[in-house]
Amino acid sequence: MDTIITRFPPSPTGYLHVGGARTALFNWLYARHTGGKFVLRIEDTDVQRSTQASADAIFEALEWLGIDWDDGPYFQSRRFPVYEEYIQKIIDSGNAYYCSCSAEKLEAMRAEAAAAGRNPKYDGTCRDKGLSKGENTVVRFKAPFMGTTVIEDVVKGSIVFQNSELDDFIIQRSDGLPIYNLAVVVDDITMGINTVIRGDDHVSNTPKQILLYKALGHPLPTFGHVPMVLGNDRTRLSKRHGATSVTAYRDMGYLPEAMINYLVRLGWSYGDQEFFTREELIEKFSLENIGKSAGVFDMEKLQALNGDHIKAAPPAKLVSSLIPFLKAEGYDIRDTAYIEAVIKTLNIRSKTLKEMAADARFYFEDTVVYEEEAAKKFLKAASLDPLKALIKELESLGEFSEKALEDAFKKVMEQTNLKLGKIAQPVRVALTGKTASPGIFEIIEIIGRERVLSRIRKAMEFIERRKENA
RNA sequence: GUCCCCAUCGUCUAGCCCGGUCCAGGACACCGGCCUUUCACGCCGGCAACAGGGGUUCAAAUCCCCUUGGGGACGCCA
Repeated sequence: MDTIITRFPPSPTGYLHVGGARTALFNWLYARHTGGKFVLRIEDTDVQRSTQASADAIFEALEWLGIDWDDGPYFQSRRFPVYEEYIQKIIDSGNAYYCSCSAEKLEAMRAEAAAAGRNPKYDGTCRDKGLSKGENTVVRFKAPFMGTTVIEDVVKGSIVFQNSELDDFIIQRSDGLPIYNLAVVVDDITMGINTVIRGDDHVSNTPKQILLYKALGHPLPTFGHVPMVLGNDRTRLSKRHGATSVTAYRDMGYLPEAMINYLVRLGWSYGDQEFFTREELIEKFSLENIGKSAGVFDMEKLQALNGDHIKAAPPAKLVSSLIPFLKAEGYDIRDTAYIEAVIKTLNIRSKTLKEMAADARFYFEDTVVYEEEAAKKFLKAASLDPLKALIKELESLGEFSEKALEDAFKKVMEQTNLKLGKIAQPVRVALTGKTASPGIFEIIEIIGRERVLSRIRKAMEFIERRKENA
């Protein structure tokens, strides 16, 4: 079998959105799975709307996702002579002609067709005029009137189009620039692309492209049209459904592994398996298991999966990913061993890195702000004695290990005749300001003796003050 | 409007190609319970779907047709 060569051809008119990322992923995965090649191509023939900033944003997003390319990035804007050459070939072989119909005339034709309920088609005015290149001429492809054009689609099966539905579409604009369908075919041919996996919004372009391949005498690539990604209202995903930019998810604290896992699973399946590492995805991905129906982008499931990937990642490997979020919260991020210890206590309860950083506040800020409810419930006079007893124990405790701390708490329990919960909760509030946190012993061990003692004393002062004011 | 595609729990999906093992399985979310120093994790249990109608067949989620619903494409955009 020939080497599989796939490609991802975004147009640089904005950021990389999740639908595009999924298409890129499918192509990349298929190339990696088969040991083939993955080509990146920037489709910027629309000079008006294309920007370098968008291209850079797309590269950045792909890199974050861990999608690397073997060839490119190619820019169509630097390949105009190639298109020119191929357009000439098509004209020379009698498969295309110059047309001088004005844009206004075409617009009028479309309006008329729409009013009559017909599919708008070019009427072929210039088809047999034998015009030569002129000031305002475009080049049109000579499409067949009869017969059918069939897409043998690896995900959807055979799709049949009546050629009578097609018209003489433009392949070169009056300014000499190529039209999308032409540029795509020429690029895919010259770049050796033999597998085209793309969104199914492209199926109606495909018969035109097939005709172009035939006119050029080139064998067809394998086509696979994957269903769209929809928003929660089942319409095409767009900004009004929330974040659609891949990098927005990075900034919200999602892991690239979770993102690709989620995106690939949306529209592809491997039995009942939900969690995949990057390596598993490469190993198990196949075109056959791509589904036929459109899927709704579900943030909640993405978030759950992100939680799973956070849990599965070795804490040490999460340190560098978490640091930007810690920094954003304004914490001191110099001690990576400390951060790793913090992650060990937070990873099972965080759905995103952003959430983890927010929940890590008490590890980095010595001024504890008590949540009102928490203070009301646990920082009261009855807590004074156990806290006092605990301070005594902690002051004399040799090492702050989990085991030693547990013993210290047991002693306090005996002295005060209280259950652990009665002691642990006030301490938790004293240390974190909240009633929910990682295990009390691990927190104490990480925060360290001095800071723990000072926070407990502050809590006692707080209780005294409240008593006076009461 | 024309053409094309799609149709299993609220959502992602397995099963469909090669009908019986499916009074339909998993996951997310949700609701109970267990564990427990809190929260979470984990574990156990629950809720919840074959769009509708016709065929074919001893038998249909699975095959065929129609209807309905949804999506996409109809540019000198990509």
